[in-house]
Amino acid sequence: MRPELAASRVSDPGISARRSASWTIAHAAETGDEPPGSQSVQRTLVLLNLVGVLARDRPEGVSLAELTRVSERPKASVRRALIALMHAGYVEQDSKTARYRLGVQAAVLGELASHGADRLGEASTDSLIRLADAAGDTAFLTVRHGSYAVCARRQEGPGPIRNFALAVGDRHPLGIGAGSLAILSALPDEEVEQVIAATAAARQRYPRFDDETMRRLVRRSRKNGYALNDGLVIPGSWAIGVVVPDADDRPVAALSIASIAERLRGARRDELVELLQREAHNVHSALQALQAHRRKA
Amino acid sequence: MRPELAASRVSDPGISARRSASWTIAHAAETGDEPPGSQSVQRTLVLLNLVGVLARDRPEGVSLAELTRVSERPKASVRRALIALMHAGYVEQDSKTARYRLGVQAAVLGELASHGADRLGEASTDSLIRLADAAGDTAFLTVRHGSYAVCARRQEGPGPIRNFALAVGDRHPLGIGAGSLAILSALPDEEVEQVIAATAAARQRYPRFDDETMRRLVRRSRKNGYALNDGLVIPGSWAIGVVVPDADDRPVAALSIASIAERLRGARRDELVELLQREAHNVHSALQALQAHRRKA
DNA sequence: CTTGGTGGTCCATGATGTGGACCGATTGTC
DNA sequence: GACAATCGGTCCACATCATGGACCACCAAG
Repeated sequence: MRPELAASRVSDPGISARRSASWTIAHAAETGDEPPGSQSVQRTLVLLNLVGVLARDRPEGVSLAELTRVSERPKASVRRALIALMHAGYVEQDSKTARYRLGVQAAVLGELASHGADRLGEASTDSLIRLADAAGDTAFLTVRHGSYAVCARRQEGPGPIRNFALAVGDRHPLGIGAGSLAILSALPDEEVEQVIAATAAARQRYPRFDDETMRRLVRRSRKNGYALNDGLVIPGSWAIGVVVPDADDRPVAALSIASIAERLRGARRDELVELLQREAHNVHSALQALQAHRRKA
Repeated sequence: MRPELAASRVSDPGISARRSASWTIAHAAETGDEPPGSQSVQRTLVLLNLVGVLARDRPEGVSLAELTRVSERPKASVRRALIALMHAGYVEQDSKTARYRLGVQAAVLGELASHGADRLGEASTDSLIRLADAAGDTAFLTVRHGSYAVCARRQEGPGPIRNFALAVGDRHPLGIGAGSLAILSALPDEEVEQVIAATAAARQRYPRFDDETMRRLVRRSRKNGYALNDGLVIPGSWAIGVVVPDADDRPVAALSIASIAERLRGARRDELVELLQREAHNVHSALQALQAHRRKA
């Protein structure tokens, strides 16, 4: 934002800006922060996410008032952004209740995303269903985005216990949550430290995750070969997760199963871990196949 | 960015430039000219669509050069918008090829849209599959957005003929195409005329669709009870479509089947129309059920 | 070496987004 | 009924922000 005049006339070959993370979640985090690209757009996109997440279990939509409250922006600005989003079809407004919810383009974009680029969704669908069925609990696909992990998919299992600690669209710093931790643990030490530094501010909201705890969790996950969330985020809510490397073997996603402590112990845990690893391998293979196809195209 | 707002005492009627401009770019001409909401955001959202559509059958992504060309905007602006989109996770850039494609958030948004508000997607999945299977041709879900119709879903059938005239994300003025025409024909006369007026400019690109033709097509569709696209858009590409009313009986979507002339004649056409009407009814019922559930929530 | 194609960045300029104040409807409550 | 406290929505002076032409580095082909 500030015109850092100290412009580098000098050429700096090689490294292209290796910036990551910053992301202005609801609380307009203090994540150090780097060049946003374009401010008004940034804020509008955050708002779009917000509409999606807040309207998730509320089919009638979200009120303007609520959006202004949680986004912590002036009402006029929120309204203006919503108009733009509606005009483009990403958000629609109920003509009767005046509430806002995701629009046609949001669905279209999703369709394009799963058929197109991010084949992860397509590749993981079957795996998630198998996992949820076999485990009886809820299975998740988590995807990395910078120093954060986003829950991209959720599949309910037939079991009696439902875990609602994580839902589609939720975003936590890498390392918070089973899938998220599985991804973090698969990164090289150097990057792990970068992530820990980058998310320090954001982790204020997760009091039990200080820097040292993060490192301990990473060590444990590497030793075990899977990530365990033993209720540190929300007491009683447990989960296990394993990484899904992409075609270039970079850890970009994770599969996980969430439940309660009693259902993730001993032999059963071992079984589920094996299941997860098998499915992770399946997804990985699918991604590789796609990559190969992509090259010759 | 602290906006210190002081007193605004001075009143001086400074003429604010009333820029007309309806730059919504890229094929997708604008619906006449409404309040833009917010220009930079508008343009960025169009670009997001563009990335999705152009990368649709190109998993490796789209180049910056191509995006600047088709969007008809300065490269710097496109780049800036892309940075914002990447920053928010809606677009990602291949680290090797530097090409752009849809990112994680695009998929997440889709997930939220289909599970959340627009249950249309969810409600129509089975119907589309049944249609494509039974007909052997390609089945589509088209959704209305203002004076336009957007292809929201596409389901391939097992048949030998593939029709590629319509793909997810494509947008045409209401009345152009079978599903699109089905929606238009279900509107009251007054609205039909409004749409015809609003899309006059955009229809320049469809030379065979002058105002009078539009009215003729609407009349024919109403008489028949279904919309027929007999190759007026793309010679040889035929299709039939029927409306899907929402819970309040407003025509918001359409189901359609595309093929070639030979496969949409005589008795077969009647069969398919009946099939379509049955499935349209199914979807309609599903929407009503959801609406009921929504009310008591 | 030149030419034309990429991807990417810079920075003076003013068009553009900003947000506090304000309006009109609906609530709920004494 | 009056009142307060919401709600959704709009206005418009002000200055922050997006704008886009010019420019750089790189690569491949001629």
